Amino acid sequence: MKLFARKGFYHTTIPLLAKELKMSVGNIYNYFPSKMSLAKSAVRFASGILASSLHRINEKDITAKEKIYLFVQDYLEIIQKSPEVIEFFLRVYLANRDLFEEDEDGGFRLAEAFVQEVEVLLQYGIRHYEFRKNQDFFISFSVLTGVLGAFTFLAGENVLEKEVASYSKEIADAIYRGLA
Amino acid sequence: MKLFARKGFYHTTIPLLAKELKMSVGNIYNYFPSKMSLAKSAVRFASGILASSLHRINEKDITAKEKIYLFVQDYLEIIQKSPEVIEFFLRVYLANRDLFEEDEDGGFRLAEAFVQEVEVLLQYGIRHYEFRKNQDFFISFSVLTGVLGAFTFLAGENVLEKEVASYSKEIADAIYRGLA
Amino acid sequence: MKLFARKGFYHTTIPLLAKELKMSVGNIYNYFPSKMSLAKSAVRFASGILASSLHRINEKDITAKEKIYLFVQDYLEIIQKSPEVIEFFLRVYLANRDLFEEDEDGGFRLAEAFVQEVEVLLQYGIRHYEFRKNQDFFISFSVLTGVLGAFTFLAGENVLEKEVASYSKEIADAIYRGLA
Amino acid sequence: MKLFARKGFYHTTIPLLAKELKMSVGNIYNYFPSKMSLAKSAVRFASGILASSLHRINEKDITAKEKIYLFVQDYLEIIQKSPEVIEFFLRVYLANRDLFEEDEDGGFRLAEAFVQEVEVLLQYGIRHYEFRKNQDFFISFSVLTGVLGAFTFLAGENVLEKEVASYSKEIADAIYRGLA
DNA sequence: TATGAATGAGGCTTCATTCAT
DNA sequence: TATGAATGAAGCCTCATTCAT
Repeated sequence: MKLFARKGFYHTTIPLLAKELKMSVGNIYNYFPSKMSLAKSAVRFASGILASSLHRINEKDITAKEKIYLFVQDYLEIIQKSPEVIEFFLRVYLANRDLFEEDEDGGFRLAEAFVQEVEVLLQYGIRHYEFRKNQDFFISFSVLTGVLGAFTFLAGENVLEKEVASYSKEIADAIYRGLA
Repeated sequence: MKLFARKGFYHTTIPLLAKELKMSVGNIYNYFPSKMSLAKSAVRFASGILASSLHRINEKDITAKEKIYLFVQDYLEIIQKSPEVIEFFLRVYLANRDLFEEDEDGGFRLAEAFVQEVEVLLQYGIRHYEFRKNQDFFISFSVLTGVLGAFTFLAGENVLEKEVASYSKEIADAIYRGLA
Repeated sequence: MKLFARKGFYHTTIPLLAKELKMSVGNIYNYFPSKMSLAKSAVRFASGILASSLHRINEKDITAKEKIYLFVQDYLEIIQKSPEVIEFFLRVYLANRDLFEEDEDGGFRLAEAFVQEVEVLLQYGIRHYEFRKNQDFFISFSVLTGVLGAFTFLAGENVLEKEVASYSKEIADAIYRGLA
Repeated sequence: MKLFARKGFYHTTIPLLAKELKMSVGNIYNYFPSKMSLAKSAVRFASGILASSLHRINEKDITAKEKIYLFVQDYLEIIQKSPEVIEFFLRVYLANRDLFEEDEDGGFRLAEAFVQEVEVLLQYGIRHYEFRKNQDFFISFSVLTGVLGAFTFLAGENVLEKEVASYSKEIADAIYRGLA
């Protein structure tokens, strides 16, 4: 994921990957039938990290607002500790949706688990009268993921002036206002 | 931009481009010295469209809130009429920042005009007591561009249930709350 | 010839030639049916310069030794004043004989005039008991043209310490000893 | 070297080379990073052959005249047995010096070893009062290499009437007289 | 006679994938 | 299960040549 995140899908060659993994080129093919399937595995892994973070939070018995705060915190921690996970996701998966186009309908098969947890969170907030009832799901979804995504992008561009984690409360606030 | 937006930078081959443009491969090179320079021209063009839309709006003597509404409207219109412009921008430029890495400091040289107009808008809103004073610039920036970006992505995925333009007011509302 | 001499046959493109000649690309083709034919014309011209210099000298009623001296003098003058003529000849014609391969037998069709004048000079020297009688023609030919050719090459490499023309007497001496 | 010698640098394509080598195109690039580097390797090899022949001769305790004879003999043998080595050198390296232009000063980096051995030979001859003391180095160099070069050229043109090796004594004689 | 935009074949190089060991 | 040399399709780019004006 580090390589993919840094160099993009096409500039990450199998020989490079092999070197970084201290494996031979051929041996990679003993584990993944193709470069694409390797990338898909990584997408599943990355989206799984986000999904399970949000899943744990969704299970807690706290307000939706607090859930937003916890998730933003988790997310920024990931950005700080393993930026490759998120950057890989943004850069390889989202920016190349067509390559990853799954056989079936227009869903996000590979990121499905995460999308579902977001749905759970949003509905929870609505049910508890914290998020506005009538806001379209896609807009709420865009608020939550868009703000985090754009911020991740800025972090990757190294233009932030403070430490990533320190923006946590303010970001959560802004997202919350966008949903409430 | 249509091809780039649909297939990404690497899958958009020069022969393909040539066919679409009804030009010969060689003749493309009479206008652009390389595939990259062609893409850069397109980035400049796309970012120019957004910048000039926002610029026109920034010049008006209306509230910041109204400016947000107008810009979201413009933006969605672009998404609807020429989705390639925005998708190209997201998919080719933002997702491959390293390829476009400009010689100079970490700025977005190619998209600078747009970024500057966003700054103008945000400061205007703060000066007029419509946007919250203390919110970090990068967060406000993420709110404005992130929500629109994520929504664009959803539109591109064809998962929206209504016509793109019809989301205009609601999106502008959400962004406004994120800034106010 | 300047361009050909400096950049070789392949790196001398027609557009480049057109620019240097202040002509349009198309117009060059009004005078020469192909790049090759243009180069052949230049070869004929260059070899003609050498041939006519030697021809004039051959007509004089002086010793073979003096003829050698005069020719070396002429030759070095050409190298100094229009190095492109000789360098073009060496670099484009001799180094690409196959490209210039003429339809007929293995002769130097394009450089024939010059080769013939050399023959005249050598036979004159033998007839006048100045050059050794039994030395193979090809060896004498190699002495005369080889020494000048190698020297031209060194001149082109800019390794000489004195002005080209100043080597005249010494070179003629060496060639003469090689023939005598 | 055979292909390069026969067709020149530009007409020797990688696919052609691959076929001749019974290798795939791609595999050539496992051994040489570029066509140029492959050619440079060959230049080093070819110049090494000449250099080591002359080096062995230079180490012998014989007269300079005998050294000339031995070297001419060696040289003609190479021309006869592996004409590609010398023709490659003349045709690809010398005729395209600019392509091979090395980073450093105007030296013949790739052919340095050979040039140095020539210097050793010439100085030896001068020290032993066999070669004339005051003849400029560049002229002596031109005599030695020029005569051999021109003769090689003639051999390549297939105009010689006798077997190459049979010219050995006569060529050495002529060179010797040019130096003495 | 002059122009130069347009054409397209062909060359160098990359890299996912295979396979003999 | 591991290795890495070998394969060859495919992409970017160049440039001799054409032709409508």
